[in-house]
Amino acid sequence: MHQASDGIHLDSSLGYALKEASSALRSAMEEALRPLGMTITHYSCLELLAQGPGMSGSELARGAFVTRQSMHVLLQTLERDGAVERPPEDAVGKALPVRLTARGRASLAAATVAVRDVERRMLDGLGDAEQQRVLDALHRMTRSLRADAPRGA
Amino acid sequence: MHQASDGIHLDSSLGYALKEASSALRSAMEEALRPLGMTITHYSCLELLAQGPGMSGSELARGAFVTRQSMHVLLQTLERDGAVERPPEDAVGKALPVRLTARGRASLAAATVAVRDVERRMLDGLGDAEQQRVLDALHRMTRSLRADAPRGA
DNA sequence: TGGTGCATGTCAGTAGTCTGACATAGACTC
DNA sequence: GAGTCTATGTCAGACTACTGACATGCACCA
Repeated sequence: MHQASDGIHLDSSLGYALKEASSALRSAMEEALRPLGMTITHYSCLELLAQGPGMSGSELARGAFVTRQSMHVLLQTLERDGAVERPPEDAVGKALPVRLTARGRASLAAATVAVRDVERRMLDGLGDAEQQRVLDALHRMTRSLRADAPRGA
Repeated sequence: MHQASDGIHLDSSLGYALKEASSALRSAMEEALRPLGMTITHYSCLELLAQGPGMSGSELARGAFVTRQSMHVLLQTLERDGAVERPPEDAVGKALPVRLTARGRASLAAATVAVRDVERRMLDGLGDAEQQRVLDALHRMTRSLRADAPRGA
């Protein structure tokens, strides 16, 4: 019913389009990562660690857009599975740096293959200049939204 | 620690920027709707019903980017609170059209005030032409991502 | 020296969403 | 007419992420 209602006014809303694209990206990534038994936050954490070794749990949480409590439980799982390690003697103040293990790097490498394909598909119809413009616009939007809401995550 | 690690390579990834902007929008909307005791999906459902009266639960789920199971439990709450109604005699096949009540419309009106402000803030630094370009780009990205993954939700 | 503020790590409880499964209604085919 | 496919509604269980709360460590300042 109401096939026409799929696109009336909402399709002209940038906020709705943003949520739509984000949802499509999330679905595609979940689908790509599921065969590997990995969630998006799981993957994001490994990717962040590859680019910034020694990041703390709170930093990883901010980078993956979850709370530090959520990242905490994820890190427990990753540590149990031997993908990351955080030796207590490395502690800097209260922060405890996290590092990838060989196993974690292998896990990330496998996931990267699947994820790269999703991102390639997403960018399929966009030229380089357009990608840059959209990137800039998204950054400005993010900054404006956070200006009035300085949340920790 | 590692303040520099906040922006190395990931800031040049459109996928990451998309997730970042979406996360910022979600946070801002949650913050705006919380005083009203309303979640984003809650609001989305009401907004969809205002624009397309008589939508089915499955249609609402697709429009709000959740599963029809999630929308089902939400509709139970909304119906219990008297925000929506779906008289069994209106059933078209198995689909059961949902409609806003006066109470639901009032609830939506209050939420709209808060949400409009968030969207205004988000678009603050973007010109009209740029908004249109970004909107088009997001739609193309969404379509490309779904091309290979025709999921129901 | 003590106090204030802020960030981090951690524990506990809650809430929203998801996957899996089943039954039903309509459309289409043979 | 029977069979198949698709869409919808619904129930049940599991999971992920969240909010709230507390303790610790460091920086700053009076």
